[in-house]
Amino acid sequence: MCRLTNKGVNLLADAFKALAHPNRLQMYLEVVRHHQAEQPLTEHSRSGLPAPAAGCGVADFISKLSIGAPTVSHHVKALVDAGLIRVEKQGKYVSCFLNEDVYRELGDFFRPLPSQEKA
Amino acid sequence: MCRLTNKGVNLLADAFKALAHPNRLQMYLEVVRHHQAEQPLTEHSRSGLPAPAAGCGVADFISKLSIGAPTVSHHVKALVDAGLIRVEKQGKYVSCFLNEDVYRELGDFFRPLPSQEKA
DNA sequence: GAAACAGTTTGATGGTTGTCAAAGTGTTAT
DNA sequence: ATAACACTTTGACAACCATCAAACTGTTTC
Repeated sequence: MCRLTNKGVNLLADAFKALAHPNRLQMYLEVVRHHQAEQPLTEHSRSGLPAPAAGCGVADFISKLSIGAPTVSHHVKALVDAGLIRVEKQGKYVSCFLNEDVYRELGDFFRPLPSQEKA
Repeated sequence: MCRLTNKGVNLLADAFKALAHPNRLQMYLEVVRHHQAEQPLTEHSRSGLPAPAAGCGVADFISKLSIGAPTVSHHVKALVDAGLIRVEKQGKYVSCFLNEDVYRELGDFFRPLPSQEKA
């Protein structure tokens, strides 16, 4: 929890703002989980189609959260703008990938307090 | 980044929402910094010394950020409601203290990825 | 007491946000 | 080439948010 410039505080606040809505947070959780598993989600695989990407498909968000495609699209854009994720387009599919750098920065923000011994 | 219940996601989103505004984030930063500076003290010093408030005064926020007292009061309430800080009233002064549990929970949320080897 | 202080509550206002429906863009399947 | 698919953009709207001014509560000091 070091000193931050005003710009740094604003950027950090923007990242938190992107995580401040349950639906966006769920999306981010999904991307992080997926990143950890390093395995494509299988939403498309049940149709026998080849898994198009190693990231999270936007379509998965639409089916898992109870919101429409336009809203999902907006939320994805918000996460991208905040630097939390990046997207890659492959054919007609869009996949979401974790931005590890920002993930680590956020982890650093909540670095252990002096009283917290390293586990 | 474990599985979370819907309620867990909502609580987490509420915490992030409280940090999603630069002014509130600055306040929280100040409380954390202050907490670290005062860390050697245990929760309640039993000495008879005056023990001036070990927390952050609300008045400090008013002078450091360029916003009025009502707005600061509102932001403090938001941080308290989100569980990020707690307040103690001492006479006519109000001091803010870090809620360590929630701080740790947020740190756990961003725990290192599998690819992040031990530092 | 009364005045001054520290902070809160209320009410109002301009701005932002989350959502959907409808229409649009580019890609794949038939 | 036509249709279906997977989004995205636009436009609209209700809900929410940050801020301030004014009025209020409780505390300390005179």
